[in-house]
Parts: sequence; C-alpha cells; structure tokens
Amino acid sequence: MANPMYRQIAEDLRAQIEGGDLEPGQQLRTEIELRDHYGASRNTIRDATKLLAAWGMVETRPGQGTFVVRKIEPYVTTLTGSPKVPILYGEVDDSAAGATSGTERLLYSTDPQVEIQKAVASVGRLLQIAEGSQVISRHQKRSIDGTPWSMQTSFYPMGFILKGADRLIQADDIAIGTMKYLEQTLGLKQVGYRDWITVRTADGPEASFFNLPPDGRVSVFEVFRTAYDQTGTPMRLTVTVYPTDRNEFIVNVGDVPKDGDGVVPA
Amino acid sequence: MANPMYRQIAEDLRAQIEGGDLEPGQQLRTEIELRDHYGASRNTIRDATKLLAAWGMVETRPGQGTFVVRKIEPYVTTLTGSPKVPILYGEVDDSAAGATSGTERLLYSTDPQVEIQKAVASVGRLLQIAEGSQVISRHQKRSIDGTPWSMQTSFYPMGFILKGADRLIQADDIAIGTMKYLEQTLGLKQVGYRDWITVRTADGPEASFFNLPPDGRVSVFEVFRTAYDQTGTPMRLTVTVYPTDRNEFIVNVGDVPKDGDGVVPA
DNA sequence: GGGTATTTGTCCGTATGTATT
DNA sequence: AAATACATACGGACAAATACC
Repeated sequence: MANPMYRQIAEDLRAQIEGGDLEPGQQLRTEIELRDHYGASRNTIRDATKLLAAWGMVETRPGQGTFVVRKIEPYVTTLTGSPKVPILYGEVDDSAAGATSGTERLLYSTDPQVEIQKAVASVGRLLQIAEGSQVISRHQKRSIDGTPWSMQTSFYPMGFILKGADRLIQADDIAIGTMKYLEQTLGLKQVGYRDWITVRTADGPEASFFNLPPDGRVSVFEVFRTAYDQTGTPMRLTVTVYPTDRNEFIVNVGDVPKDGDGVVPA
Repeated sequence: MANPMYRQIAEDLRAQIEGGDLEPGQQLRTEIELRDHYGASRNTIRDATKLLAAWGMVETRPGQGTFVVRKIEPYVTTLTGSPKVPILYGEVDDSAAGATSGTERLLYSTDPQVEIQKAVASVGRLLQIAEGSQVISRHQKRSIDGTPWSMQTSFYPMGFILKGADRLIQADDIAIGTMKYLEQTLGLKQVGYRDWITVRTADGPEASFFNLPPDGRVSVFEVFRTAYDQTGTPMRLTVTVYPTDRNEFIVNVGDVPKDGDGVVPA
C-alpha cells in the first residue's frame, strides 16, 4: 500500500469527477453510501472528501450533501489600462436584475464608506508619509452580475482636504472620478501608477463578503496600486482584494493585438 | 458556545502566535500536552492544528512536532520590464553556495528539457495555431538562493525548426537568448507581450518540486506570457508557475519612480 | 409552524502505523 | 533499538443544518 486509504478513495473520486462521471454541481453519494461502497469507516470517507475539498473539487453543505464544485466564470481585469465595465452606484434596482444581455456584465458598487484613519505601516510606506499620520480612507464593496467581486479601499493624504479637496470626505461617489477631481481642485495630475500584486489567505470579513468556504482553501489577490502625480509623489494608494477563484489579470506590454479571442488560455 | 471547541482552540493558539508568545519556527506543545491543557481529546486538538495549518500559520512534521511557520522572504518579479537577477545554468557548485552576499540573489536554472508535443487547447489558442498541432516545448525549473522558485515552459510553433531555428530543439541553454536567436535566424522581432495571470491549486509534481504542504493550502500563480512579433503574430508562449507563498509581482504603468524603497507594502 | 428524516459536523476513545531523533 | 510525535483508521454518540411533508 503506497498510499493511505483515504487518499486512494480521494483519487478514485477525483478520477470520476475529471472523467465526467460526476457533473459539476452534482451531488456525490452520501458518506454512509461511500462507506459501504469502499468498505471504509465514515471518518475515512470524510478524510477523503476533506482532501477533495482542499483540492477545490468538491464542497460539502451541512444537511444537504457533498457536491462537485461549479467553476465560477472568471472576471478579467486589465491592469495596464482602464476597466471597461459600466459602474452602478447606490442601491440596486431589483427589477433590472437579470436583464443584462449578451456578454455585457454589470458592476455594482456600494457607496463609499469614508473614514479618517491613521496610516498603518504599509499605507505610510507606499504613500511616502509617516506611519500613524492621518489619511482619508474610502472603502467600497463591488459585485459583478450579483457575484461579490472585490473590496477596494483608497487612501489619500489628509493634506488634500486642507488644500481644498473636501469632497474626498463625503460619503458619496464623485461622479467625474476622484483623479479628475483632484486635478481640478489641487492641480494634481496622475502620470503613472505601480501595482503590487500579492496573494494571501482571506481574513474573516473577506471570507464572509465573498462567500468563501471556511476551510481557507480560496485565497485572495491583494493589489496595491500607488498613483503618482507629475512631481513623482504618491497621490493615492488603492488596495483592492479579489478572490482568486473568480478573478484573473492581464498585463499588456509594448505593441500587442487588441484583447479579444485568443487571449484566454482556458 | 458559539463556536465548536476545535475552533476555539485554534483561535487561542492563533492569538498566541500573533501575539508573539510563539515565535516563527518554534515548536508548539505536543498533541498530548495540548490535549491535557485544553481538556479535549487528541482528535479535537488535531482538528485545531489542521485548521491552523489551513490558515497557513503552522506546519506539522511527523516524528518531530508542530511548528509555527516561518514566512518566506518573497521574491518580486516586475512584469513590465526585464528581471535583474544573474542566471546560472547547469549544475550548481556547492562550494559557492552560501557565499552570496548582501541582497544579491542567485538564480539557478536547470538545463532546458526539450520535448515535441501536441498543442493542448490553451497552448493552441494563445499561439493561434490549431489544437493538436506540433509545438516545441522547453521546460526549466528555477530556484533562487536554493529555494524552488518557478517552473517555466516555453512553447514555439514547430514551423520555426523547419525554417532554420534548429537550436530550439537542443537541450541546452541558448546563451544569447532565444528571442535574439529567433531574430537572427528567422527575422522575428518581439514587439510586445501579454501576460495572463491566474491562481490555482498546485498539482502533484508542482507541490513536490516546490515543497508545498500536501493539504492544498498553498496555491500557485500561473502566468501565460504570449510574445508577439512585428506582424502581430504570436511567436512564443511562456507558461510560468510560481508558488504564491514566496512570489509577488509588480506592474509599472506610465511614469513612475524607480523601484526601490517605498514600493513594498510589507 | 411543527415534526421528521436525511446528511454533514463535532467529539470522544482506542489501536496501530510511520517518521524522526 | 527505543522513545517520541504525528498519521491513519475504526467505531460510536450526539449536535446542527437542511429538506420535505
């Protein structure tokens, strides 16, 4: 016996899933049935399904059963350029739900939650201000087609308010865009940005908002975007968290064909 | 009791780790000691440590004990630009190991493993050739400072060989770089590339090479880089797999300050 | 709403195997 | 070889979530 029994059972079930014997969304046999089928104890069957869950192939629902996971249609964000999704702020109109046609996707964003905070170490470092100094924090949760998609928090130096950009501390959307607003009020123009991309396990609130399984299987992208003004000074830090199971990114460098068919690997 | 016992125990141990009572690398008390301490059964203690392992906070080693994980110093790759690490091919000279000084990091790469393969769906789509047509595959495993870092496979259309780029099927490094070689032999010049970034769970060989825990906790970046020539035709597809626990990425857009202090969030 | 059957979740005790020191 | 520590496996009991009548 090279492999332990629970692993062999997991491999067997994996083969059934990958072979198509078990469709995505379909329910597996119950633990009792699997116990009798494999001649193992229920706990060993549970070890096998736990391993499959760690592989991201099944999920268990208390009171219901064990199901083959349905892959979420990933949303692709192009980091080198602007997103092309129509954005809807405020309350969702339920009557309009389900009316999105074709491949067009609807992005819904909560109104910004504005707070004055002390800069933690990472925020201070990236904004090049002292750790602990005051910053404006604008937080939004965003969904696409009803699926929780990302949580975004933008940080601005507190000095922007004193210099006249007082709309930053109002808890509503700045329709023309904050970058244009800062240009009009403070003369700050964004000339470039740097994205820092990491992956980590989701914390509690994130797992809750994104509906992630509690076993820590799905991690999240954390993207730190530092925007620089014409003097090379950081003018905004945007931290966005995306679950890795429903998000992918594109980076275009140099002369490349337009996005379209043939850019998606799967 | 809002939470089950194993979860409360896990939270308690987590607080000890985050509070600094348990240092990274330090051994936890054994399962038997924890069982007596918390008044639970050994199986419940094991459920708690399994949860901590899923959170990426501890790792268990058979015959040794349970240890607080040591965070790996992440390696940062700038996607918009060329890497700046010195590359060493072939066998490693052990006598030189440990002699790297300062912040300089040593990249070691295996000799390319060259194969002729049929293009799978994703390779065919990104290279814009028919699925199942022949491609040259050049695979390398790479380490930084002795730590397994990435697995990279480049795919070229088979036609390149017939047109004279026959060094592509030799299993050694092309010192001047394959891009320059293709320019010299075929007149193909890379004018840009597109990176497609996804995250998925590691498969068996990947988990083995990268030394990842078998519980599926650590996932991997999979970056598909399609290089385009002056006619806008894909000339190479490079698929690189990086463990997410030791890799981060940077994307620079527009006019940004040089990399250096203040670009790292943590 | 209530009650019941089904299914997974939690917890226990025990025994044995395997890896490491 | 022996001791230690985690890994695997069993069987049992009860709890909690869900679905259905």
